[in-house]
Amino acid sequence: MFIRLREEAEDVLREALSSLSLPTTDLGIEEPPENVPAVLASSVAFRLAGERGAPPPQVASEVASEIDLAESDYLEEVSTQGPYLNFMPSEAYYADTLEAAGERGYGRLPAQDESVVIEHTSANPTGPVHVGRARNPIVGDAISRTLDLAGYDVARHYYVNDAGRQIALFTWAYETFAESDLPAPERDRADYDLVRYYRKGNSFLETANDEAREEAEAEIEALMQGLEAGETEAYERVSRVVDRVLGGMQTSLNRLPATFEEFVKETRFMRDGSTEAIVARLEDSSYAEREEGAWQLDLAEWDIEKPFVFLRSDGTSLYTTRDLAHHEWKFANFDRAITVLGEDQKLHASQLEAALEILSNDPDRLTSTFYSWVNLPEGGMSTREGTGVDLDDLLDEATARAREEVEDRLDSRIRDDDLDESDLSRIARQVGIGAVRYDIVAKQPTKAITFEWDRALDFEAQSAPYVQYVHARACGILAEAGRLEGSERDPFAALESMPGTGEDGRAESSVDTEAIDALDTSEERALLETIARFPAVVETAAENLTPHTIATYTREVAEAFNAFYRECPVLDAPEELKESRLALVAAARHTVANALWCLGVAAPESM
RNA sequence: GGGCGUGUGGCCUAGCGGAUAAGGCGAGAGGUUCCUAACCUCUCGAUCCCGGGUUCAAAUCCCGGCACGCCCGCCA
Repeated sequence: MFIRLREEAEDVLREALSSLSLPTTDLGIEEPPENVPAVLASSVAFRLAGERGAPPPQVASEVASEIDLAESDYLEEVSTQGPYLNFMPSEAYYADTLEAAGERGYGRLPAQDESVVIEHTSANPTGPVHVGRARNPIVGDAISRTLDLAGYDVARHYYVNDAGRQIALFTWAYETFAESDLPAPERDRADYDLVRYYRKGNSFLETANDEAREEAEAEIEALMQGLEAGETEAYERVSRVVDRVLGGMQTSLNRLPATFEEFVKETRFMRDGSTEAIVARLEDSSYAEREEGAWQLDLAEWDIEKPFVFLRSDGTSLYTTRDLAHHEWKFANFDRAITVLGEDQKLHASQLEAALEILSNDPDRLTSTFYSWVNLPEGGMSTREGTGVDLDDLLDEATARAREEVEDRLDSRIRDDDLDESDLSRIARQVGIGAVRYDIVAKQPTKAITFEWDRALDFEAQSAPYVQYVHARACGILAEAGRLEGSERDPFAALESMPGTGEDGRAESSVDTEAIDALDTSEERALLETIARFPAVVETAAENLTPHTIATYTREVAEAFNAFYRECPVLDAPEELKESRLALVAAARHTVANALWCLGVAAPESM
């Protein structure tokens, strides 16, 4: 609704300015501050004051009186407040918002007819996923969902490093060391089991004498040569380690949940010959040069000082070389590619982009988006060194603390809905994991996060449970009125449905969306205005790849709902008003549920 | 040393050219015979890192500092 309202405001303003022979290049459309009783405003008058030779407030009223709202459906009135033009919406705006948000799939934008592959996480399969890495799946999954809701055809890929030096080292260590030399695994799972060999291998190479180290290096080197040559035996040796560790890591990621359409292995681009072909094409390019036996690209034209080595002097390819083949493959199969990367990858990403351009690809089809680290107060996290908090531990702790909260609240609970054991587990999981995800996705990815248990697991205030609670309250009211729809009727079939939201199917609500007139309190209007903005919020978040703005929005809806909840009784209202308010509650519920869905946070029907 | 990013009340965070800088945590005071108090209301608290500049208008843009993070490998 808001998107169309904004378009109408732009149209009428542009026409008014044209008829006054004023420039229409910058309309100055903006959202006014809270205390201004308008949904949209313009500050054009400031810019035109010089040209008109009149003070801004006077220009504003001249423009305002030139504006014609006769053709406009959603604009009711234009007024001025000093230099500002303020736009008020019509009854139709509120009525159509109530109707649109009455749909379970409210917020979904028209299909874009554009396929997008989003690569995220892609952590090296060397050991359990730790919290330092957790920002990648959480942000990546939220971006995927947001793009899906915004109408794109989304595929999520995890790019598996099964060809690098670290992996060869890992495989060698796994084949070399005996279990009896290792500490007990932290969990009975493949990633926790095997990471011990990885750590052992690394520490061995750091401390071994020259002779032993050279011997080990030779074995690792031989394995890498085997992979480069596409030998099946080398591939199978590596796969034995990689597949098992990756399987364990997936178990962690699935808890978030972060799932993928495809796990794309690096070796695929060695075995099919495409990496070799890339090397040949790059060698032919005018940017290529040979330096001590290795091949590199001079990227000075792209303001990149460091030459980009794409072939080692021993003839093996590098990660980035294979990634070039990988990206050409993405371009062949999708319209656009998005990659979510840690900030340490920035240089690599710009080199990749330049090299893709040298290979005659359109670099605009690739967008890389970066996030900063999640660090511990005492420093960074590392799989190799075994420092850091495992994602599993964080999720376990989050769920346990959430469970305590639910149990503590059981006694003082007013609502008589008899939560049983399975409800307790469900709520603990939804709230605990939701809180972790929300805490991470709500922040601008450019800002570094210092991980602190108490802050990450605060269930009050600006947190997932605050928003989830609003959803549960709305569901409580709807259930009481017999209007709770079945959640399994998931409109978002493209990506998997949220865990734990499936309840028994109930009849679709039949709310009276025409009784908008009954909703005349400021709280009801403010809630509708907030709900109306949701599609615009999705659009902007998808365009800019900024899911944190959706988190900010969920808080705004939640606050507006709580104000409404406080001032406007629903079930005890007179019949006609009750119907209208039930429609509003359903609209708010869909908005909150779908916004949370974008973030990958569960929307509980009770808690 | 060079490059990229970040600096907002004691702490965390939103805002990133326009109307008195918006919330949370914290501290203090209230609110439940009434749809879930994981809630709400009120009070306290900010030279938006520092110094210049551009603009009618700067937390927001530009330049110069300072602090912190990340990168600068024939690693990924």
